[in-house]
Amino acid sequence: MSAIAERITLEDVAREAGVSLATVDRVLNRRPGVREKTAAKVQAAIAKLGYRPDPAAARLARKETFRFCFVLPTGTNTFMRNLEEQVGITAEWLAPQRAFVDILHVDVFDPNVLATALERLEGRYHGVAVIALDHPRVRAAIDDLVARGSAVVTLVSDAPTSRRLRYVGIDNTAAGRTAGTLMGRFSGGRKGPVALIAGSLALRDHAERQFGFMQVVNGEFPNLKTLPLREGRDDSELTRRLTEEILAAHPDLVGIYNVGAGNRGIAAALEAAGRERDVIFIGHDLTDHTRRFLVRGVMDAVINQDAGHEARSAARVLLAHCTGEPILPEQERIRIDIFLRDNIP
Amino acid sequence: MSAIAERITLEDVAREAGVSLATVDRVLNRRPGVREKTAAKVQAAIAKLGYRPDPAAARLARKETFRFCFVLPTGTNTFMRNLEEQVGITAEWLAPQRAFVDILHVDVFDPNVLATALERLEGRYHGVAVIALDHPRVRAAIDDLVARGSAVVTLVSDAPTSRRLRYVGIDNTAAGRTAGTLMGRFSGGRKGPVALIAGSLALRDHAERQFGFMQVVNGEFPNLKTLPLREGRDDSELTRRLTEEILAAHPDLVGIYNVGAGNRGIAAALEAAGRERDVIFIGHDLTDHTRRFLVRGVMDAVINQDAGHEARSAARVLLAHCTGEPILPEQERIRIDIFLRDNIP
DNA sequence: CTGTTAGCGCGTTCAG
DNA sequence: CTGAACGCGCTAACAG
Repeated sequence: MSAIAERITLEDVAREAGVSLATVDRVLNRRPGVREKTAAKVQAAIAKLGYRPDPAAARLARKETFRFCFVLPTGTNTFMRNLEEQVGITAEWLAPQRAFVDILHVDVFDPNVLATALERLEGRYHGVAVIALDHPRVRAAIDDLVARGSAVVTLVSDAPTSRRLRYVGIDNTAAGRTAGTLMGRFSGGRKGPVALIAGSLALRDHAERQFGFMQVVNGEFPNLKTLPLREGRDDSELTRRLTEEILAAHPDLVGIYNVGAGNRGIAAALEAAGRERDVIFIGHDLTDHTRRFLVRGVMDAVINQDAGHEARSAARVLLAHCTGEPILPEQERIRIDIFLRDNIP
Repeated sequence: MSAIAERITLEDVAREAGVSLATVDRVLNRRPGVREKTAAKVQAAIAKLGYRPDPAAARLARKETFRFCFVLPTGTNTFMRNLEEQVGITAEWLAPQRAFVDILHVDVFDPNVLATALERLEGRYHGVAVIALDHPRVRAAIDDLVARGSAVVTLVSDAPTSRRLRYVGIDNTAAGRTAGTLMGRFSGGRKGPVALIAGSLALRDHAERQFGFMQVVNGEFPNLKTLPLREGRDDSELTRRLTEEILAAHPDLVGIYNVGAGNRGIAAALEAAGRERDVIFIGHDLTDHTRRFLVRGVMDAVINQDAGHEARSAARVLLAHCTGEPILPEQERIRIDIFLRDNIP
């Protein structure tokens, strides 16, 4: 049908511009040592021929390798384990692109430990992806890394005022609002209290989710009253005890929104009390557990962020920064997934 | 930290196995002309060294180019226009991989026209992606294409009993169930009828969505009664008129589920009647229109399939088939997205 | 049946 | 400041 578009190569551009391959390469990669005039000629030739570099060839020829470090929490909740697995898969994808990743485990709940760990990374990596804590010391450590030439992306949890290249994760306020809307609409006008459990409000993502949830529920669903938030430290055992207390204190409880991890504990408490059908239970992160809870009807909705997407996106952003390639912002936007019993993947 | 994993090349494998590059290449690409015993030696070496081929180098060296054809509907509803745009973007991504795509416009509502169009493609393309119609003639045309050596994937709408390589799209029954659950839960026990509008039940995806929806609503929400389905031919003008009729006939209407396109018509009729707050409106496909309807509160939920993902996935599946590379099934699964006002991307 | 060799398009020396 | 030449890992012709 249409004529096959013959590939335009650097050589074509060089011929068109009347210069050599190396010169074209220099202007293309913004390397120094080219006169303005020749650079302009080359640019013109590139534009005229519509030259598009062949990434495959570039990767093959490139000698330089890149080193990335993913800083992940020591904790072992299911989402983080999944994320780590996805980072591993991403690493395999990166190897042919001459990029290699290390994984560093750190107690992300402690800003000093995290900051110290980041400081130790200085000068050792081209790129760092970190589950951030929004704390002055951590911010400073990120800024230092950037100042020393590392690219830094925040992953899952942001430090917005730092000099990180980009945040790879969901909009947690919107996620909280989404949970709030689902809670409100699922309640169907039923009057009563709604409980919130979070890991820790020191975590920016948890605080934002709570904020978004309250905004919607308190603003638009007057039949619901949010109970004071309890902190479950993302620990199943603790969330189970908290849930037991809440259930005992509020026989008319309409719903529970779990902002963080520890869904297993909540489910256990609900089932032990025989109120799993009665209480709307919305939480985060699709795991083997939450999947089962959805199917059994214990959970009513799960808000999810795709760990695989996040790991790949962080890697792509870092790599693109290193090679100077552009990114497709649309592809890097992490979506807020809603899963019901019916659309579990 | 860890030693950089040196890349293992074909040459390493050849040395380990005591053969030449070409021989390794032959067993790797399952080309004929190698004795069982040497093949086994090579396999052993590959396994021992953990060799992983470098796709970049392979693409660079490969002479062969591939031609794909995307068969899309002539109709111009927003989803299809978006899909076409995404196919265009995918084409740019394919060019460096030496694959080139043509787009063919066909009236997909007419099985004979579609089948004839497919028949004309025989022998001209390495791969074909088609919005299928589940009809004997279409099935036969697909099977013929496959018999003549083309790889065929069905896109968005499947022909399950054909010999297509794969279906790239969502599980429409599950999508209908998802809509049903949302409708039921959003209704909050309110008693009354629910209307269904589809493009045409001759389209397999529409029929399946309807089935899933009815399954859930009739089975689990006794407060709701589904009205007989009306066909709106995916046309806004027609769906508007149908909606007007439905609204007039059912002052106690609880909700409308639009299985196909034409959301604009329904929204217009709801707003004209001043019942947009009152009637739960759930439809498919996030577009500029439905996005606005969500924000305005006219629509309550939109079920979406990511057109960009579908286009890329179809391309990846076809290309992988041509080059003999494996695919990651997990990455090719098209998700059923739920969008509320709060999580619009 | 198996080995040798010439590129694919680009990055990267090293000479001019 | 610019150009020539080599090699990345692999495929595909051609010899043997």
